[in-house]
Amino acid sequence: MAQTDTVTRILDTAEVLFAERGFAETSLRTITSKARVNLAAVNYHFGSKKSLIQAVFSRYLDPFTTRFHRALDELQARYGDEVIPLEVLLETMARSVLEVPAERNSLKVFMRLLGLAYSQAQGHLRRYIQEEYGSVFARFTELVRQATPELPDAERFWRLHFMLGTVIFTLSGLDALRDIAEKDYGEHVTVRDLIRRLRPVVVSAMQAPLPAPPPRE
Amino acid sequence: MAQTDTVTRILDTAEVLFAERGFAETSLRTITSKARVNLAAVNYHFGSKKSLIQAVFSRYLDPFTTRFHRALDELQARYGDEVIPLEVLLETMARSVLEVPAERNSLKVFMRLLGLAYSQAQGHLRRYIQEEYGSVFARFTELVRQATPELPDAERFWRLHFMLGTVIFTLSGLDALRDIAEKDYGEHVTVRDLIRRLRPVVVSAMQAPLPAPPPRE
DNA sequence: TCCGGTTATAAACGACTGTTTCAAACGTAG
DNA sequence: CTACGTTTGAAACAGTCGTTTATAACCGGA
Repeated sequence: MAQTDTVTRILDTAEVLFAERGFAETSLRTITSKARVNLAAVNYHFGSKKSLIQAVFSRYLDPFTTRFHRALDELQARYGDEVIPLEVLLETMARSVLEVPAERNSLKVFMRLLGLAYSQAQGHLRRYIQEEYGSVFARFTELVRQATPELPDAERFWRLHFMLGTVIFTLSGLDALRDIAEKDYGEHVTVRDLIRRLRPVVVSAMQAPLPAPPPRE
Repeated sequence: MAQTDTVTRILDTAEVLFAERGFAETSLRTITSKARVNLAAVNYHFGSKKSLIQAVFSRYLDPFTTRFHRALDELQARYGDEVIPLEVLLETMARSVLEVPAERNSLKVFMRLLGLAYSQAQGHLRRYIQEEYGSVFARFTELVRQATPELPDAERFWRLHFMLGTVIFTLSGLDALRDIAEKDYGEHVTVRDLIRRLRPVVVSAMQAPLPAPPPRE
């Protein structure tokens, strides 16, 4: 079937180019010519550039949320009524992320896309992701809440986003950082390597002492 | 003098629009019409859009690096040959960042710009910032090295970038996050508030235990 | 007052953007 | 084999983009 081939060739090419240059900087002509596909094919199969962008995201996020939900199911079955420790939760999330590239392209592309989704103001994208995948995140944060009962709700909210920032920022800007690190420390860094380094940092950050109360004025 | 007025009006308008939408998504026509300035004025005064972007950055980064260098001078004078504690270094950097909006527009814009500089691939910007302001960062990292002698160099490098990610990511995406936080916890969050919350997190993260050695293969 | 260099303006340039059109090719069910 | 819905193809559309050009306005010094 030629149709499916065209569709996946567009998606395969688009995700790489989007990850490399961003959405606005990647034209449909660049995508279609690199994918050796007619220009009109994008609008025919996806309707618009916006929809193409969302389709690129779905192809990563759908497998991820499926896996993540399943992993949380197993975790809750295993722990029953007991509280799942924070380290286990974080570990599970990390593993779910790492498993995505098994069926999709590369973890690097996945992370770059997530980074773009946050940094690019692109209102429609944030809304789309929030609506489509907000429930997994809600489920995860609830489990984190049970694992860190000593944290005030607001504090936990912010710390989770701090850590989200750490991971997405680092992994999505990895290429640039890797160049520097390689030059200065002669060490070639893999993504798995970085995740190994991230683990203790994230755990310590989540368990940091509470901040001093705001100064009275 | 009408010239300077035009120049600053372009810069004032451009920095806000860039921070809101990104560089590619902000056209010169949008900038000039909002600034009530002729379209050709940008190319006349700045030469090109690229140069305008760099000029916007300089107007924030120049005051920041000046202040930061001066603050580090004072710190080294005060501590003499003694090692400056990590908390003090981080505190000093935070204060230098916070002081910038005193002479420029808003901290929010500053942070958004930094976030864009990282996330947008825009090769020329990263190169420009690295060349122009790399020395302050090098000075700071050397002081951090002395403050954390137990950390392997590579580990410290990565952790510093982790924390950079945390701060820039959080503060540059603040508007979106603030909306959620306000809705869920009814708490209006200021930037100073966030920095207060960030402090213990960053310190704990930098002092986290070393990661497990990479698995043998 | 007239000059000369700096700044402002309007208009146009060519290149590129996402999208649409419509005819040609295709693949399959009858 | 024919007819029909799906998919491709080349071309054009209507805009927008950054940049350039040529002309006009400005303004302090001679």
